[in-house]
Amino acid sequence: MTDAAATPPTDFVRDRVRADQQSGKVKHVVTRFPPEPNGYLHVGHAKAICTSFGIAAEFGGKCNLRMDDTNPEAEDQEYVDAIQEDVRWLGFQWDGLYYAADYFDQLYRWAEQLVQQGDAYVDEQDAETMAKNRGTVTSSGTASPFRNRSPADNLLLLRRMKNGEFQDGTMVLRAKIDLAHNNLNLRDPVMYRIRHLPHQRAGASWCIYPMYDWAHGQSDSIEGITHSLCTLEFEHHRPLYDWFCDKLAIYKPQQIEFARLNVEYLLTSKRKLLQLVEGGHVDGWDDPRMPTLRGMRRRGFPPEALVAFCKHVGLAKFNSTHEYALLDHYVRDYLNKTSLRRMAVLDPLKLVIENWPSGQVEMCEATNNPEDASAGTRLVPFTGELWIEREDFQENPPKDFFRLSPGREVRLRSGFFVTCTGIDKAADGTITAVRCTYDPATRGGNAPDGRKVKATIHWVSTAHALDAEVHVLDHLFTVPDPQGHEGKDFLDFLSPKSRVVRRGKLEPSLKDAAAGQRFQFERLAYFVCDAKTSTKGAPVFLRTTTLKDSYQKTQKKAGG
RNA sequence: UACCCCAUAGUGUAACGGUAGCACAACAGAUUCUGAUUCUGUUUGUCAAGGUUCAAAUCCUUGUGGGGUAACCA
Repeated sequence: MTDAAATPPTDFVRDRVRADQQSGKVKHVVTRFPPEPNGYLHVGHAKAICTSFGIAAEFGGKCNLRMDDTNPEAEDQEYVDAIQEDVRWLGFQWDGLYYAADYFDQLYRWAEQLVQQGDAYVDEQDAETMAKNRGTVTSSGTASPFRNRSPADNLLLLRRMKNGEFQDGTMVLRAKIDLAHNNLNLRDPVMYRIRHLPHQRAGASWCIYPMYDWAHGQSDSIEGITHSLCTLEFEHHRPLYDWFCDKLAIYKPQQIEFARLNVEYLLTSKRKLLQLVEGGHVDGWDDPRMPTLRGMRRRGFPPEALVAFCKHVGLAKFNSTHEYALLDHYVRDYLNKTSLRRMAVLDPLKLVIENWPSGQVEMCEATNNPEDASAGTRLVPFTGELWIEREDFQENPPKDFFRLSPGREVRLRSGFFVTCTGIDKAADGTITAVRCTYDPATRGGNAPDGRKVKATIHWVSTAHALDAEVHVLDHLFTVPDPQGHEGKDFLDFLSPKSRVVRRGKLEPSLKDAAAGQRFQFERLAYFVCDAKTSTKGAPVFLRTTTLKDSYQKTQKKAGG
């Protein structure tokens, strides 16, 4: 990961930025991240953020955060705040914080300019008629009967629109371009619509609001953006972006489009995420199974891993979908180096050590993080009755199973070697306890005679175990591409196993886990102490991602 | 059906007319007090057909396949 950070990425966008800088066309690179504050940020935004902020940083430039708040119907201050919080969490700091709404005055003056130039007109057709008259992709549109009004009439009407003399939807201001253009965006696009609605930032001063196309390029221009980076679906809007700047004769930034991020199992459609929340399929926007930045944060995803992932994913114009394994790789890579190791038993089976001195408690020293010596060690209480993982014992093991089984010796991590001497069973045949003896000479985990064991398993003293809620989280969907199936809704693929809540037996030190602290429960997975539901002394742990498990993999392949 | 964009191992992504490379995944082995990590090695690729050129993943043409576009959303 460090090498990825040290090696500047290469892609067609950076190539152009570099070329512009070298040719002298651009002196100081300025980019921007322009979210609409009508929802929470998700992984897809993470790529956009890493791209615009990353490029600005690499080229010694600046990057603004701009709220693209031109539609008061959907926007809210809550999102404005959440967006800033999420961008900061990812590790980025904007140079300027701007709002499209702050440009409304300038935008309006420019609109009057276009009207006076004869480049815009007020149209009184209703929305339905206008849509019909726009034509289709294969047929050209027909002109509005209001298209050839005089600039003077249009100007008067526009002022009256602005002054609130007309009802919502009765008229719009349109650019006068070409009703026969192949690019539908240029068939006299709407610039202003009437909405008698207060704006979360501009207050009650406006009743006409600019459309995206009429606001975005000019906002970029005002801020002196040199490279306006956006996703592929805005490609068709670039000619309009350019047209407005040209007609206004103002500075024209360069818009460059790249493919949006797609990752298996993760949805990035605001509409579908909203459906998940409103349908109660998840607990909210910050549900740890959600691909929102808040959800991922709560799940324990390190922002560094997300950034490394985005960096690796790169920029291209090809519509691709990344394997979840790649994201997982960066998450594990970071967590492996940084998270404290702890022992926790999720599916407990009792282990009784028959030759253990009754009542004795040994404090065993355990390494906190083998990848980081500065993390130090801790003491874990060892007694004659322990919890071990049910799947770490098999009465009749297959040849490739080398954990505990009758007659076999294994190491209890950081503790002692134990040898299985027998098992207790309930009437129905289920194993209720495993009996064994321990070798006192193996304290600390090594045999003085040099003998080896094939396996090391984790354990927790029954007398000291912390009983805690553990959420075993998995993909929200049963298939990697829940949205591409004919005749099926993505909700049909909701996984019933995406969250399994269980009571775990955890080593006592976990009682003091801090909210948001990340751990590796050894031999199992990475977990985070849930910042939302944990209370003092009663932590709740969420599974971020599993540890790789090559044994389980071979088992599955063998049809197990 | 019109226009725009795109096409390189399983998945992504480099190579900018001159040896097709990297990451993840997969597989095999070594190491290991986590069947983790780490290390070593292996497999697999230029959508198709023509053309230009000494030389094409790269340039041109055509075809095929994929994506996008017809909100008073962004």
